Amino acid sequence: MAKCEQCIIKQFNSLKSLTKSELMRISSCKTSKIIKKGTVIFEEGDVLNGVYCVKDGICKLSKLSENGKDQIVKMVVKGQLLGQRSLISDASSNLQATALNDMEVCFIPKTEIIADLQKNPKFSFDVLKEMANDLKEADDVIVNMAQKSVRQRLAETLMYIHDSFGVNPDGTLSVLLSREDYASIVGTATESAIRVLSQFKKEGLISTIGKFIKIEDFNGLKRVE
Amino acid sequence: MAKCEQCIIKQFNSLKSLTKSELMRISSCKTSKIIKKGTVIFEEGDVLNGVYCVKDGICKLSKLSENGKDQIVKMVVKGQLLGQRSLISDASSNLQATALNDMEVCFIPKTEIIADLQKNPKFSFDVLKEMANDLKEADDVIVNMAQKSVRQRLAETLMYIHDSFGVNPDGTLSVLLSREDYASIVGTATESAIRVLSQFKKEGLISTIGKFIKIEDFNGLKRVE
DNA sequence: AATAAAACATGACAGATATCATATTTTAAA
DNA sequence: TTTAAAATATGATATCTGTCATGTTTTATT
Repeated sequence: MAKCEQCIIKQFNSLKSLTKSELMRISSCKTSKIIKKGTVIFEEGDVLNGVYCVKDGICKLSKLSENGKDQIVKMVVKGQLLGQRSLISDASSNLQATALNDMEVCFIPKTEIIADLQKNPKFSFDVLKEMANDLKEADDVIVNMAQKSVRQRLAETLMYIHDSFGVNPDGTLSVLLSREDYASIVGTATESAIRVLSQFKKEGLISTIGKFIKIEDFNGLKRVE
Repeated sequence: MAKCEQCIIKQFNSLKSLTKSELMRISSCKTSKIIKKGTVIFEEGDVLNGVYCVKDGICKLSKLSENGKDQIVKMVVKGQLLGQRSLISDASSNLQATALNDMEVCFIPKTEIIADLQKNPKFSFDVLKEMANDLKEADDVIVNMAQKSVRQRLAETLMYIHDSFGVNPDGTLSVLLSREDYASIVGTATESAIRVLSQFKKEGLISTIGKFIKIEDFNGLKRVE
């Protein structure tokens, strides 16, 4: 089994601030898991007793609205930690995590890492930084949701995915989402998301290769109103 | 000048986790300020070199959208800290803070408190907790913005203000906001906010005493669709 | 390969909300 | 007090978006 100390993934998240001995201890009690596309990793209300370090794949964090629709709040990709809040609070999760493609994750029990959060100030400061950044991003999402049209939000979502999660060799977005997922990110009806994406295609802003989306006119997307 | 060690306000925020000596040091370099209603405390892009401990009053944290409208992201009241993120990151503020009524605050320079964040794990864990909670609240706001009607959002805003910030002796909401502010919280046009509030009044869900709003039918507001 | 199921697509229509216009009322300033 | 400015209010209208209906295409399963 791979060792945390040598794992490249840890460079991308706050685990990098742990000392070698801390990493070794964690390594010895972590569990590697393969999670199949579509699997619910944890649900709203679940009490998490640890964090997941995402080695590969991507998942969505969503919350069920009272109207029965799912709202995607954030996406977590390779390199990031999933379920950070469980380290800080004993409260149950307010979000559901679902794998968007096949994932490889390491689960680190809370009991093993919580002490490091208390003792290693570099580590806790790092977690603090990530959380502050999440909060900043959440503020932006709030403003977008409140002030922009579905068309604008969808355009921005495409650009966000492009910039944050990268593209395949052929230029298509590496993250493959259903129209329903797009609707669920943007906070609109699935039909509306489909309509807008069709429109973008007609306007030459995007193209599709199979199920993949390729941004053809980045500046055009920026100018969408 | 009042001393931090004896200040009751600190009980309500993470400063309570500082030791007596830490508090005494901070106390000696803090600055008390009176901020008049309407004053912009800091703007988007400003680099904050400290945090404000709110001793009295309330302010709004807002962000300017590209369409020129302000979106209120959060409100900060007596007891809370303002500008926490400046302690964690050197980046400029992504939000603007504006006093909604006359405020009394203490400004604590970053230089004085940053060391405590690194050395006192209880304190940093406490800041972490507050930030985790802010993040959770932000998630809820995102879902509400994305999935609920203006009517529902406004009803929830009224209940939120009632529950979080309390009422005056006559039962009216203690926080006095303009219709424009309500619109800016809910993310709608000022006219729409006015219309919905008028409607709530007609329906007997709320009443007004002068400029103050009183919730008359809490369950009715809950049931708003 | 045949079939069922899921995902995608598009039209028609209704309802919600923004915008613009115009009063009215309240607050602030001279 | 008078006047100007800001906040509140309401109507008319256009636009955006959701919902329902229906059809097509793609994917999965037997």
